[in-house]
Amino acid sequence: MLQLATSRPSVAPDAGRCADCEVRASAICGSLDAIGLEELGRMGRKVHLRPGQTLLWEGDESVLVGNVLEGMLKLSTVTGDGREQIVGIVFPSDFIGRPFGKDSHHSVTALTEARVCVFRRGAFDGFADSHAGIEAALLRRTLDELDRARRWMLLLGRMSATERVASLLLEMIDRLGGAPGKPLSLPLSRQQMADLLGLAIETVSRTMTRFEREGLITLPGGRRLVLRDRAGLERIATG
Amino acid sequence: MLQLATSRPSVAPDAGRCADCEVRASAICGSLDAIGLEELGRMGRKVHLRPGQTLLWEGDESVLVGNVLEGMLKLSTVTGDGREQIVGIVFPSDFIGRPFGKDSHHSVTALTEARVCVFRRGAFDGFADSHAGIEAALLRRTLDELDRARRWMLLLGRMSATERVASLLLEMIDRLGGAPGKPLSLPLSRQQMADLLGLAIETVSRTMTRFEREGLITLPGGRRLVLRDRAGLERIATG
DNA sequence: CGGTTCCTTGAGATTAATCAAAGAATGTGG
DNA sequence: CCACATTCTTTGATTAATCTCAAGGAACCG
Repeated sequence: MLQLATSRPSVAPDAGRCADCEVRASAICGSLDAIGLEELGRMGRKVHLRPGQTLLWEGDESVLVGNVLEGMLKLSTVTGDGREQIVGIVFPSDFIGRPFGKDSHHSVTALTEARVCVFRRGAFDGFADSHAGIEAALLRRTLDELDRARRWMLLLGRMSATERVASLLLEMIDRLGGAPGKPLSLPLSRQQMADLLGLAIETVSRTMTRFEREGLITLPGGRRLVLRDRAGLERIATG
Repeated sequence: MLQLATSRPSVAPDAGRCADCEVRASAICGSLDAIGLEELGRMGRKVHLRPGQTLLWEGDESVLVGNVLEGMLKLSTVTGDGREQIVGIVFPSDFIGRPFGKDSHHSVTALTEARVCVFRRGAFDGFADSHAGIEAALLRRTLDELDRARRWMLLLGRMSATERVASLLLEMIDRLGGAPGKPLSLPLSRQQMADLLGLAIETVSRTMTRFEREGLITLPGGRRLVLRDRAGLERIATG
C-alpha cells in the first residue's frame, strides 16, 4: 500500500531503434511512416523498472509519457490518509502518462519487471500535434480505456465482494490466457487485488478460499490459480 | 432506477445552423473552419429530450454520437439484476456517444430538459478521420473524461458514505456556481445521487440531514441546498 | 384536493472492515 | 542446503458501516 522510496529507474543508452520495436505494430507508433518513426525514435528512451518501482507520481507535473514494451504496471491514486485505489492496469503496447495536461492524476508503478519507452511530455505533445495519425490512434486507445474505467465503476459502486472477486478472476484468466485445469500465475498480490477491487485484503483472501471450497478454482499456493468451473464464476460475476 | 419506456425524442427540422450554435466555441466543433463546419452541419440534427428520456441504450449498437447543447444528461450502466451505476454526467458542449466502436457501453438519459446535436456514428467517424482537428479536440476531451472517471473510482472504491456525499455536494456546488448562503437547486434526485455515489438512497438522505444538523448546509426542502461551511465539507471530503 | 412520487426516519439484518495472530512462501547469509 | 528473517496469506472473533424493510411526511401535478 505504502510506496517505499525506490531507486532511480535505469535508462538504456540504445534509445531509438523503433523499426524493430516489439510493440511497433500494436502501439500508437504503428500509425507512423518511416520518417515519423525515425523522428519519434530520436525523442524516446527506454527505461527499465523493477517490480515496485514508480515511474510517475500522482500530483507531480506530467513530465513523461510513453509506451509499455514489456511487463505490467498499475495506475493508482491515494486518499489524503493513504487508502489506495488502483484505477488501471497496463500491458505491453498500452500508452501511459498524461499528454496535453499539466499534471499526472495517478501514479504509475511496475507490478512486474517492466520496460517502457518514454518521451518528454512537451516534446511528445508537439510531435502528436503534427502527426494526426498518432492522435487518432491515441484517441481510439483512450476511448477504450474510458470504457474499461466505466465498467469498473459499476463493479466498485454496485457489486458485492463476491461478485467483484469473481469478475477480477475471470478478467485475469482471460487477459493472461488461462484455461480450465491450466495453472496460472497471478501477477497481483492479494493486497493489489484488494486495491483494485476496493476491498480489504482479508475479504479478498476469504472470498478466494470460499471459491476454492465451492470447487470453482484451486489455489495450489504461491500465488497460483487453477480454474475449475468457468460457468460458475461467470454466474457469480454477473450478479 | 428502472428505466421506463419513453416516447421517441423529438427532432427539430432546422438542423445545421452551426455557425451560430451556442456551444460552437467550446464543443469539439470549435476546431473546424467554415467549410468543415458547413459539412458537419449537413450531417447533424438537433434532438430535444424531456427529463427521463433516453437517447442511447446500453448494449445497443452505437448508432449516434453528438454534442450536448443544453441541459444535463447521465451516462449509466446496470448490473444483470438491475442495480444502476451512473458513470458520468454531461453538460453543454460535452460530447456523447461512442465513436469508433461497435456498441454503446452505457445508456445516455436526460436529467433535465435537454437539447443535443446528433450525428450518425458511421458518418461522424468518417468525417473525424478526415478532419484531424476534430480528433485532436475529441482526444483532449476524452483524456479529461478519463481523469474524471478515475477520480470517481477512488471515491467508489475507497471512500466512506460521508466522504462521498461531501465530495458530490462540493462538485455540484462548483459546477453549478454555488456560493455560501446562496440557495442552489440540485439537478439530481436523491436516487440519482445514490446511483452516482454507489450508495442506497437512504444513506444519502441520512448523510445530508446529518450535514444539516452539523451546520454544514441547509436543506430548505424541494431539492434545494444552501452551503454554510465549505471548509467543513472539504475537510470531510478529503478523508 | 387527491393521487403520485420523492424524501426522511427508524429498527433490524447483513456485509465487509478491523484487529489479532498463526501459517505459508520467499529470500539471505552462513 | 539450511536456519532465520521478512513478507505475504489465511483464518478467527469482533465491530462498525451500510443496506434493507417498513412506514410516515413533504412536495408536486393535474
